[in-house]
Amino acid sequence: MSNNAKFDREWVVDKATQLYWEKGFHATSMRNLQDVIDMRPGSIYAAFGSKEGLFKETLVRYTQQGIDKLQSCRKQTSSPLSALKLFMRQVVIEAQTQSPNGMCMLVKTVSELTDEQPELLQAAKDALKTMEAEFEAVIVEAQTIGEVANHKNAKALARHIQVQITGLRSYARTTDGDAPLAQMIDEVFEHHPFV
Amino acid sequence: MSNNAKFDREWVVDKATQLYWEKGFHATSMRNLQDVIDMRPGSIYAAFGSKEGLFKETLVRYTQQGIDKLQSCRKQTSSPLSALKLFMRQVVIEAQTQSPNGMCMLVKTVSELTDEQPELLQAAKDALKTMEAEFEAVIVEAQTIGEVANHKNAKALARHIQVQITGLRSYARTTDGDAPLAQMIDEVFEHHPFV
DNA sequence: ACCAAGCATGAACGATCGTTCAAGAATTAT
DNA sequence: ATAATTCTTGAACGATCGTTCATGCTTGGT
Repeated sequence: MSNNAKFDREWVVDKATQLYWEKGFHATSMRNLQDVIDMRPGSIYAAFGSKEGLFKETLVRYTQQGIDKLQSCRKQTSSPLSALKLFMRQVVIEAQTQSPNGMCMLVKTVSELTDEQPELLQAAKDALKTMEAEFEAVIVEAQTIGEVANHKNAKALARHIQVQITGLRSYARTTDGDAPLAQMIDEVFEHHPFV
Repeated sequence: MSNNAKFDREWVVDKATQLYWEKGFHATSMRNLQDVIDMRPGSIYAAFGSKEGLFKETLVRYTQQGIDKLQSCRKQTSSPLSALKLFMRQVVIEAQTQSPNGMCMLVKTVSELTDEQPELLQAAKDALKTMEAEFEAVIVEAQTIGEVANHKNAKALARHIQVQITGLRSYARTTDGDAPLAQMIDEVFEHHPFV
């Protein structure tokens, strides 16, 4: 491990993700990034092209980690709905203290950016659609084992989950731990449209 | 109306609100603001102290306008729940096309800022609590006229409304008009915990 | 051992950032 | 009419922004 080995792209993107996630696109400066990923400007631009290029790569990585996390939840239980609830607990409750920012990085990005960064904005929107499709797949699974009625619209339920997660994560961030998050998550599954 | 009349503070804060709301705190530069509010730096700093000072004043104004909007909805119908639904339609659906940004400015602010702007962050959180209290007051009204059962927890219902609005506004922004927002709003009121 | 190719370096660039302040114009008080 | 006060102006400041590129080091092939 010499002083000048080729940089570890995964590690770098990971660190960049954490910083971008915490501070957002605009408030994160290239000098901030240089510090946390321990690279000089020339190397960063050779590898990622621009501040936007690096950000885009963090969005991809963040999304893949989200998918992995959901799959990990899915493998911990035979109940697809329990997996969904476990996932919600992780991103809504645990993420408040263990993540760079309690909010979903994709939602934060869609919230922050305007048409001045059209590619990044679209990339974040697409990634959110991807996550919603993952939810839908889990819900379809729940239908095949009879955990959710077959006549329910899986797409609509996935959309519902997406809205609830987004709403709850934002709410958690505004209330500094005062909200009964676990109970609020339970209520999502106790009532229509799931039962 | 001479060239040098004292500036119209309300008009100025209004314009600043629109710009901050659209672009966020960090992406809005003082020069952007100078252009839209037609004031020179010296005047702005004499009147508002700093970029943060002006932003804080826009938060206050934005919140008051939100309260006014809810009261306006309340006066258009004898049903408190219908008023709430009308308010939701306005901020979730109409705001997508008619506002500087479909998201709630307060949520956007809480999402964007970190502890580097503690006062602004807290101000936005406080304003969201204020809005939630307004929702609660409407729900209590609904209980007094028997539109909502008395044994329901008005605070919990207000919290629920807050989460739904936040989730739906974010979702609307990510989907570019593809989501059945009106139907999703209806569902909030058709199912538990309101019925 | 040497060369060629690939990679990292960091000083420097022009642009823009938030902010200040000396100076002048407009208004109010006398 | 004049003085005192209030408000506006915009050039300028140091700091920082995203980005570039000439230079030198490291690595793999022979």
